[in-house]
Amino acid sequence: MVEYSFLLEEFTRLLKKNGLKFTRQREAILKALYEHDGHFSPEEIHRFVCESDDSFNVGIATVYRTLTLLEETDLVESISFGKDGKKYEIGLKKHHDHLICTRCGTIIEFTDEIIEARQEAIARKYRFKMTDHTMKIVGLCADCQRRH
Amino acid sequence: MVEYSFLLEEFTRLLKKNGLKFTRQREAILKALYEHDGHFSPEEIHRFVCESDDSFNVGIATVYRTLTLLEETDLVESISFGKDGKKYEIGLKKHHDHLICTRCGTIIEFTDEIIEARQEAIARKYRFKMTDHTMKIVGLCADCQRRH
DNA sequence: CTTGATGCAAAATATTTGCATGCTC
DNA sequence: GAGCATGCAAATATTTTGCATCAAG
Repeated sequence: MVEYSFLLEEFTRLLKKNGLKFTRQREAILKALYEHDGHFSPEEIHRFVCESDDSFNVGIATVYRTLTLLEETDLVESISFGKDGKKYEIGLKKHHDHLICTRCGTIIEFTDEIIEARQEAIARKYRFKMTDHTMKIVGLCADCQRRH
Repeated sequence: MVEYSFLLEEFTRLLKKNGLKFTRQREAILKALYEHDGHFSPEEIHRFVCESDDSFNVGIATVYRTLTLLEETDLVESISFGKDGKKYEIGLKKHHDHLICTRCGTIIEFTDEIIEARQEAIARKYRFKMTDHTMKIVGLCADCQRRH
């Protein structure tokens, strides 16, 4: 995982490049995602930010706007599955895919070199300029199989 | 692609098995998905059904309920990407993954044996009982790269 | 007939937008 | 100071639910 300082630098660089402003709110949202390991809804992220500092009120609209912004710049990625809506996580991790348990919702991250290579080959075949790729394997995790 | 009659048979079998009823609405929704090749929002599917027969009014709530039902039985699958919400398509196709263009929204389906095999190996490794898996490669399609 | 299914409308959620005001740069 | 960003509340959009009624089995 990258250092927070690097992430922050990258963020300010991107903002500057696009004539956008660096604000306390934007930083807080990025930081909340950095500090919490996992996948969260806009609502949850909003709560993180508000809880981290009672005197600091961030509007939910700002969270949505900022997540959209962060996703566009790939600093943050989203995943969605089943009934649950979109969930966000910090990008710039080593690329990884997800195993998702349909019963308990556990998400396990993994990477596989062979799959990565095949994905690139497929994008080439269809003349796609690949900007991202995701893979989800859904099923029952070991625990839930046992408990069942 | 499977025959519609097979799909229908499978559907009635599953309904019976679970003590559920076969209704005109449920059939119409399944049929709409069979007849339209692609990925559609609940709203779009609702429109398909209503347009197919003016005198036949199906509530949007029924569409949501039926899609949930169909997805649970794997007769229908969903995919979601970017700003757009969940989109549904007929399941029971040969399994396939998706290439999605971020500019024009085009979705191309593909399959890759190597990836399929790796997915199974990974599920085994983490002791997951895999029930489904999906892969999305997102980027710019050939046309949009040119137009850009 | 019994029980699940439907349509409708209302409720609950989720997301976006307009606008006056506040903050970066 | 100029102009983007914010919070708020209102407007939309999306999805779920309660309930009287309908219809499949």
